Amino acid sequence: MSQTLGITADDLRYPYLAALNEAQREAVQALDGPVLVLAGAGTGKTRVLTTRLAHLLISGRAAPGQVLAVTFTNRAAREMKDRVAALLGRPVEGWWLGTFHALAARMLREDAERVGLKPNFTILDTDDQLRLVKQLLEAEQVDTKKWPARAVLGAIQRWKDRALTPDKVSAGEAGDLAGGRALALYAAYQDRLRTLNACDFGDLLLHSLGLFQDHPDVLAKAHRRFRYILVDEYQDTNVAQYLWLRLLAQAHHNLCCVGDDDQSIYGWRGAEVDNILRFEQDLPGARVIRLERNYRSTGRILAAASGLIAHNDGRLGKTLWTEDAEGDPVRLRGLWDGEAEARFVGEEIEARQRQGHKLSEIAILVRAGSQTREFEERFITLGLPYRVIGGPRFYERLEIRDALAYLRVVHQPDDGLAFERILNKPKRGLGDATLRLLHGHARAREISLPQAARELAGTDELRPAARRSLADLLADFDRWRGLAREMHHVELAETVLDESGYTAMWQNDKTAEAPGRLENLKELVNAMEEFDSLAGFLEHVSLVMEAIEGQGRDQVNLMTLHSAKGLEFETVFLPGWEEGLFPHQRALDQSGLRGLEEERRLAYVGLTRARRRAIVSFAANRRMHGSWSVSLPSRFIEELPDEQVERESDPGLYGAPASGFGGAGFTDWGAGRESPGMARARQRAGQASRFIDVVPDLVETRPAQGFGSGERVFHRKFGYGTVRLAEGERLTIEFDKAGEKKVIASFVVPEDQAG
DNA sequence: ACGGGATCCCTTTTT
DNA sequence: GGGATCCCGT
Repeated sequence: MSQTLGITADDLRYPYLAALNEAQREAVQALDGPVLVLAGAGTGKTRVLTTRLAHLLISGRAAPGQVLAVTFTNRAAREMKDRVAALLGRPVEGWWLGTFHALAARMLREDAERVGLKPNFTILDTDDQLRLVKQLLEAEQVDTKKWPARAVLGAIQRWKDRALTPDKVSAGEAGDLAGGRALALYAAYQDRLRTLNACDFGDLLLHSLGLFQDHPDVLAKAHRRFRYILVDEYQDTNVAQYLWLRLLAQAHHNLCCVGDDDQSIYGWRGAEVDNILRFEQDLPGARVIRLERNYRSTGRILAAASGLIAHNDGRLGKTLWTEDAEGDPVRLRGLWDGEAEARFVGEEIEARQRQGHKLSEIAILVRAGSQTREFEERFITLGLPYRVIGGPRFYERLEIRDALAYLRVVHQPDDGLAFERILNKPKRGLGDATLRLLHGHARAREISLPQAARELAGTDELRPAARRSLADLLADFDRWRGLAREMHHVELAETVLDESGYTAMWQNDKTAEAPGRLENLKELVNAMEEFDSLAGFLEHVSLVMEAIEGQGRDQVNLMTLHSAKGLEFETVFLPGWEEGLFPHQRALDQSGLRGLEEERRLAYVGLTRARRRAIVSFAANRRMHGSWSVSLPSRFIEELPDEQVERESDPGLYGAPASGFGGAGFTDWGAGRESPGMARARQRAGQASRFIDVVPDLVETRPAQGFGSGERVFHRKFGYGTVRLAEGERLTIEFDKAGEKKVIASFVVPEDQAG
């Protein structure tokens, strides 16, 4: 037992323990029985997790193969792997560390037959799932206008999240979704998956769970195998994952879950905060360890975040503290509209940059992905390097999906969805009519689509041209499958893409994006080098839909609040804190108070990403879906403790420094009414969508020409700069980026008119 | 079979 | 404003 009293035997044997604080050390050393580690933001959660893993191995408690370590994302899994390897001074072989889905898939492949799958089953992506649901909706004659496939698939996924197979969903549960056919559709969907020899992501868990429940020998095997279970981000687990963990842990109870109820932001995709809230009741004798010392943020950022999250009920409760300096207050800035907000953020970033701060230590965290655009446009104008995290991913590009579909059909001949995808790519004269015929046949005979194609290719139900074309394609696949046995998979992929005419299709495409697509295809083939078989590669792709990131450059980070979880930055901008946008109206409409609390946790996550500086902003007017709307400051702004906030809004806006409007609390803006000037302007304009153009008091006007020394200006090519010398029309300007240049006055505009 | 205008709807996202 | 989808015309 190591305590604060002095050096103990453990300190000598396990030097890495000395680097931990008391709570962290306790969390690392409590190896036996159920343990819940409540790890507040920035309290060294990853360090605890990795040290605990290393400790299990170093102390000889467990061999690598006896440890099951579960994460949600591949990123987290990789980080854990790397950091444990660093602690041990060597990589760890043979253990079970990965995402829920990857681990479940691995277990499932061992015993796939027991749930009616072949071991080479395909893992479907969202695209496939959606297409499948669409087909079923059409077959069931459901009005897809009223019940879009998205919604039905969503319901199915939520059921799977709760470990409800079709037979376990109560009739009332389905309601009138899909015209009351939702349950039948769910059952049909599962049938189709089985015919396809495929799983969706939910199935990986669900089948694995079913395996444990229905086959005691499989569960016993797992119990023999895993002695210690470790779970990261426990607050994000859904019911199926909870049950899965509980079954796995029931033999030895060595289950350690790490999480933070205040950072639960994935309720909308099935996460069950209750899992973490109920941990103590569910696992008798559970130990709860709180990590409350924060090593990341300044005192005031922490105080602001804590004050905000205190407005939530139903928390386990933690009191974060820090020995760090108080730091600067959280800045709060109100701006006229979204453009002004982007301009403000751009200026602030440039100011930081001039002080020598790294751009990569700055992040802009938005509520919705679409908000990034305004900032991107501004940054492009400024020539400010940025990257958007969480954008479109490599394996989601259509050419990559197409190429993968070819490989999938080679690998798994029953993969009807992949087959359908490439049936007429490149064009082979096998269009909708042919496809419909194939589908009809497949459904009637309850066989896979490629199987149906095989049968129909030998009959005269198809036009001779289509029949020839189809027969050729099937013969090609047979030949490729033959090649697959002897040929290296990289070479095979090249052959398939070549012989199928797929590469040629893009080579003949004269549009601008074709060369890029060909590049991507090359990259895909290159990526295959790292795997030792086609099967291994396909498994990797379906489980790790990862972006190929342009890392290492000094760029501003632009991302959603959701994708910021787990990251930290020196400076964090939090724009768009407006009612309706954040908290998002849909979250409120859909989930009421629960939704509001989740949005508040999102705000908490946002604030706690900041180490030194957090800047919250909101706009009084915002263009949403094309039309202008007046917006109110987010209620979260009001909930920030006054003492931790510095209000510096533009004149006339909520939160502006005292000048007739009052410094704190809602002005008539905040109460939802315009200022008198605003009302007049609106009347003059006659409609809400125009008033922005006619409010002269808030838009500074300038003489059209005549620049003076010291004035800030903007130049299309050189960006921002300061006038050093003005000789009539000839200006000498010190540009922030481009250095000193001589420029004619008509080429520059005053800084505040830029953009 | 295929391409182009009209129309619709619009979080968050990983696996 | 914009992208995805759908229907219709060729």
